[in-house]
Amino acid sequence: MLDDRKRLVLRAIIDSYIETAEPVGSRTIARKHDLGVSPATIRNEMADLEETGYLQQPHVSAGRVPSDKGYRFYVDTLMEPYVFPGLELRRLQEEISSTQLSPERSIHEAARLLALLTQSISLIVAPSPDQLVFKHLQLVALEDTGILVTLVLHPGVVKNRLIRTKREYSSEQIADVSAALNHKLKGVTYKQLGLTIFSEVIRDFGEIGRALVELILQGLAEDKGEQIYASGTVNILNQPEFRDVDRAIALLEALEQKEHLLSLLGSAAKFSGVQVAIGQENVSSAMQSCSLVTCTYYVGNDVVGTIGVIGPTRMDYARVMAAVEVVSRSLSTLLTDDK
Amino acid sequence: MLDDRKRLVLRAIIDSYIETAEPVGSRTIARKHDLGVSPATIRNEMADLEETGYLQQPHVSAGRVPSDKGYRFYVDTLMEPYVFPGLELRRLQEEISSTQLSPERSIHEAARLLALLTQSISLIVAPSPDQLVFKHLQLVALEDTGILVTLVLHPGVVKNRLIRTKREYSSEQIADVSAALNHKLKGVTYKQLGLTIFSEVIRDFGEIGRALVELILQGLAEDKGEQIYASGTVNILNQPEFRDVDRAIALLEALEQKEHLLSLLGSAAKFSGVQVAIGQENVSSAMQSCSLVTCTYYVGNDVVGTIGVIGPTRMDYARVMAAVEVVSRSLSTLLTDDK
DNA sequence: GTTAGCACTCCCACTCGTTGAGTGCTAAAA
DNA sequence: TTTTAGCACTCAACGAGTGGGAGTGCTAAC
Repeated sequence: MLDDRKRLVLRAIIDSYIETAEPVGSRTIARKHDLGVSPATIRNEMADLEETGYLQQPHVSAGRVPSDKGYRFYVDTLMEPYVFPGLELRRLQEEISSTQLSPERSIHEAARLLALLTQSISLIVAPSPDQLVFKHLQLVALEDTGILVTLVLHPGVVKNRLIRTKREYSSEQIADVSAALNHKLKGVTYKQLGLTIFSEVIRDFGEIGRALVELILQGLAEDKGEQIYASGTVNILNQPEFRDVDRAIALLEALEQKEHLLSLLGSAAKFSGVQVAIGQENVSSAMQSCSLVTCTYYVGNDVVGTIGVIGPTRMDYARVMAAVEVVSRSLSTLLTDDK
Repeated sequence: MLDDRKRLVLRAIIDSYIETAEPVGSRTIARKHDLGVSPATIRNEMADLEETGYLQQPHVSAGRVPSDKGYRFYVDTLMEPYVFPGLELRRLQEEISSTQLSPERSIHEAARLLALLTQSISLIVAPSPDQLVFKHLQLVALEDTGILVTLVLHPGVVKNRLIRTKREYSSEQIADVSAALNHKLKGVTYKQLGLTIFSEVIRDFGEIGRALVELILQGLAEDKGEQIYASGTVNILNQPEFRDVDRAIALLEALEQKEHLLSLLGSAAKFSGVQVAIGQENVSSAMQSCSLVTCTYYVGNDVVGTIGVIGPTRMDYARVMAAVEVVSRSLSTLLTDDK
C-alpha cells in the first residue's frame, strides 16, 4: 500500500515527533535522515501521506503530525522494537523481587518501576478474587466477640477480615470450626462457591458460618478499588501535551474512576502479549489523545492480571511496549516461582 | 497591638483574598464590608498593616495580599471558626464507619473524605508499628516450607508475612510454636522488644524463631512507605496558585518523599488539637507557599497517628481546620469503639 | 482623624508589524 | 515520469507599542 520511501518518510516523521513533540517539516527530515532526496520530494510524499490519513497538519504553515492511523501503522509495521540491555533487565528483575515474599507488594513495586521506566502513568490490575483458589482459611479468636478471618488465596493473596459474633466462642471451638471450614473450602475457587456450599456452611457452622458467607459475598466485591492501582501520575505533568492543566485534570480524574479503568484494562485481558490502544481506539473520552499499552501477567499458565501504561499518543511506543512486556514477564516469573 | 478597625480591615482583606485569590483593593473592602469609612481611610490602614508586616503588595499599583504573618494572626485571633452543620457531620461519621471492621480501610476512607471535604490534598499517618501492642500471633503452615505469619496488633492492624524455612514442619509442630510464641509475646509493644526477648525466641524456636526475629527487625521498618498516605492530589491542580505546572510538579514530587513527609507530620504529633503551619513556618522548601493543617487521632487516650491537609497558604483555614478536627474525631471514635 | 481629589504606577489586554518556518505550485532539469 | 529549484503564500509566534483600568500615596480641605 505504501511504497518504501513513503514508509521511510512516515517513520522518520513519527520518530522525530515522538522525540521532540514538535510538528515535523520536510527540511528537518531531509537533513536528519539521509534519504537522498530533496525537501521538495519529501513534501510531495508528505502531502500524499496526509491525503491517505497517516499525517495531519495543525495549520497550513506548520509541519506534519502523526494521526492515530499513522501511529497504528507505525506500531504495527514501521517501528524498530526496543530491546532492553541485559544489565538493565537484570537490575529490574532484581528490584521487583527485592520486596520479598509478599505478592501484593511485588505488584505495587512492579507498577512503581514501570512508571519510572516509562515516565508515564502505570496501571496494574491485581488478581481478581474470582479467579483465586482457597489455599487456607484460618479463624482466630480475639478477645470479646471478634474473630479474625485470614484467607490465604492462591496465588499469593492474603486477606484479613474481622467478623463479630453475638456470643463468645472459646478458642477451641473456633479452632475446630476453623479446621472443618478449611477442609471444606480448600482448593475451591471463588467462582465455584455456589449456593450449595454456602448453605452447607451456614447449616454446619451456625452464626460464624453465616457471618463468613456474608463476608465472602459482599466483602470481596467491595474492594474493586483496591484491585486496580495507578502509579506515577505526576509524570504526565511533564509531558508537553499536558502543560494545559485542564487536560491533565480531566485525565487524572478519569483515572480515579476505578470501575471505569477496570473495564478499560479488562478488555485487554482477552488477548495475550502486549496490546496497544491508540487515541480514538480508546472508548474513554478523557483518553482520546492518549494511548494505552497493556499486557497480561501470569501465575503458571493462568492469566491473573493486567499491567499497563497510559501516556500521550505521542509516546515512545517501542520503549513503552518493551517495558510493559519486560515488567509483565518479570512479575509473572516472580509470582509463578514462589507460588 | 492592632486596634479594632485594623483588625476588621485585615480580616476583611484575608477573607476576600481566600475567596477570590485576587489582590484586594481599598475600594473592594469599602464596598463589600460596611465599615462606615471611605476607601481613603482604608488605604491608610492598609499602609499601616503593610508596614507592620501583615500585608504585602505584589506591585505598587495592585491591591494587598496577606503575608504569612497576616495569616498567622488571622488563624490565631481573627477568623470566625467554621462549624459543620449537624447533618453533614452525621453523614460524614457514617461514611467513615461504613467501611466496616477494617481499621486500615477506615483510615484510607478518612483520608479520601478529608480530601473531598477540603478540596485539597489530605495526608494521613497510620499507626506506627512502634506503638503497637501484640494482640495475637498466628503461624500457619502452607504447603512446602512456607509459613504464614499473621500478626494482629492493637489497635486494629493486621499484618501478614510469609517466611520460608529450610526444612518442613508438620502443622502440629507449627501450631505448638504458634501457641508458645503467642503466649510469650502477647501484650508486648514493639518498642519493648529487646535483645532479651529476641534471643529467647531464637533459642526456643530455632529456625522459625530466627526467621521471625528477622522479620520483625527488618519487616516492619520497611513499610514506612505504607505508613503515610496522600489522597486527593489532583485537587491542587484546581487551585489558581498551581496553574503553573512546574510548581505543582515540585509539590507533588515532594509528597512522594514519604520519609520527608513523615518527619513533617511527625512534628505535629507532639501537640494535641489542630495544628497549623503556615508558609515559611514549614521547613520543607517545596511547601514554602503552602500551609499544613494537622491533628492527631487517638485510640482511647493514646495518640496513634496524624491526619493533615496541605493546601496553598491561601486556604480556607476555618473550613479546613474544622474538617481536620471533625475527621480526626470521627476516626478516633471509630477506632476506639471497635478497639 | 477623615476624606475628596489627583497625579502616578504598573499590570494587562490588545493591536500590529515582523519574522521565520513551512507549505503548495509551477516549470525546468534529469 | 520523476525530481527539484524557485517562489509566492500562509500563519503562528514574538516583540513593541498603546490605552485602559485598578489601585496606590500624597495633599489639602473638612
